[in-house]
Amino acid sequence: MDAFYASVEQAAKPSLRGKAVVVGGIGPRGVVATASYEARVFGVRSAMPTAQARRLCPHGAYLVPRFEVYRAVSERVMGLLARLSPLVEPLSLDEAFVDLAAGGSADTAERARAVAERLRAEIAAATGVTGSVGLAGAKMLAKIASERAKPDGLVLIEPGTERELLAPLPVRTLPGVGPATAEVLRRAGIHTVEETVRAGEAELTRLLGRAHGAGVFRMALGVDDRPVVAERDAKSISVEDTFEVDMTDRARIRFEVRRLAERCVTRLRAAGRSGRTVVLKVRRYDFSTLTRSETLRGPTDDLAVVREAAERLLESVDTTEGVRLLGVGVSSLADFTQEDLFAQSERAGSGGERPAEPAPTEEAAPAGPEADRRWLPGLDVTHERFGPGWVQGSGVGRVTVRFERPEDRVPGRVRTFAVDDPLLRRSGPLPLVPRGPGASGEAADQPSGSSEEASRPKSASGAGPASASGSGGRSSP
DNA sequence: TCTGGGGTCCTGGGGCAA
DNA sequence: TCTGTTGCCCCAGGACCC
Repeated sequence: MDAFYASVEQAAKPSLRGKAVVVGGIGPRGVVATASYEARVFGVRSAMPTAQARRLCPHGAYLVPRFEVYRAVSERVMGLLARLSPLVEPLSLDEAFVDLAAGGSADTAERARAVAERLRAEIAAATGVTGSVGLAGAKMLAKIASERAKPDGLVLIEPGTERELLAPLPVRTLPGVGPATAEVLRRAGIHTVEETVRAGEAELTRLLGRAHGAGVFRMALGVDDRPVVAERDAKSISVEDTFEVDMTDRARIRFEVRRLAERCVTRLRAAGRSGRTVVLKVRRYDFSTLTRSETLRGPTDDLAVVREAAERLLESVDTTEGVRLLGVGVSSLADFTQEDLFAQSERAGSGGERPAEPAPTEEAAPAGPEADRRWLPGLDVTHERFGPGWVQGSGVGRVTVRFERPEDRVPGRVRTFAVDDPLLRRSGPLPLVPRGPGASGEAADQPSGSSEEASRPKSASGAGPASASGSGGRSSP
């Protein structure tokens, strides 16, 4: 689902259709998660610092992500994919592999094409955003096909044409070849897939190491026998935060580590898992990143145990010059806990749960002033007099709201209020596709969760290609 | 005032036990 | 008892992906 988040925003907000829309972190250290095609014309790309995007495209609409909406649309699309085959492998909210052979509905290329076209129509009707599909005999090729299909298209790679198709493509096309590997290959005079094949497995292994070299060589040959795997257990769970200002105050850093440990354990428990290895991640002022980990005697989901381990790990890290990011994670996951009552938590010996440290006051917290947090651009609001709308911007004690609904054909009106206007409040998102009496009874676009959780959103990049799933193309009014 | 967040996988070094 | 080998586990870092 190419430009997925931006496409959903355009579907939800009529005034943004045909306009440059950038979804991502809007703070001083934010990065772009997804840019609409209109924004890409100006050079805006995923993972680019938002500040740079604003310079390239100053007139664009910059919005914070609304994950609950994207998740709801994603679930709807995944539900449609599940009808085609029992083997659906979601890669992210906006991308999945489907093994059509396992579904038995596409035994020939032509039938596969017909199935895919029907799927694309269903995705558009059910979600209001369009989808792209790549059809091929292997995951890597399906992915390449889907990228060529974007936006809003379908590409089939005929069996027998794979090598010919791959040969002239840049090595970066191959899965597993990122900037570092591409640079190693470039220095060896290897730029294309064809040159990768010519280099031979031995040379690639010498350049890239055993596993990686052999893997890249096989991909270059078009040999990709990775199966579509429906169920994948998570191997780790982690949370992290980048701070708007580097932190040096040790008490503040310790406080944030404790807070992150709490969030991590909350997610761990929600997933019904426990973990044995606690990992602390620290990114310093100079962007150098280090991790410290500690393996416990048995898996745990006990907050005190994880928090104390994270704090112990912090003791071994020098933070005097400044910290821009902290993270806490748990790996070596299990489905049971095995508490070591004597060693894991020092609570018992030290008289129970430690009293909460007072929140340090100095330095900038990740959150800014409360009012600005409430009225982040893009968020859904309702005004008692004017109805549903979304925040277009805020500042100097005022918030600007555009009142419109997804089904509107023309942009809605804009009004400005005081940030503390009692008639204005946050609200849940509206469904992208109105559900009339004839609508099927499947999962709704309307998320059930409260949007209040999104008051401190993560920015994440979901601008991935679609191998065999919906894709947010241009949404025309 | 460049560079998010949540993951996976691989490599290599060191400790340790058989 | 000492030494070398092997394999496993732990830890840290890096690359990659969406």
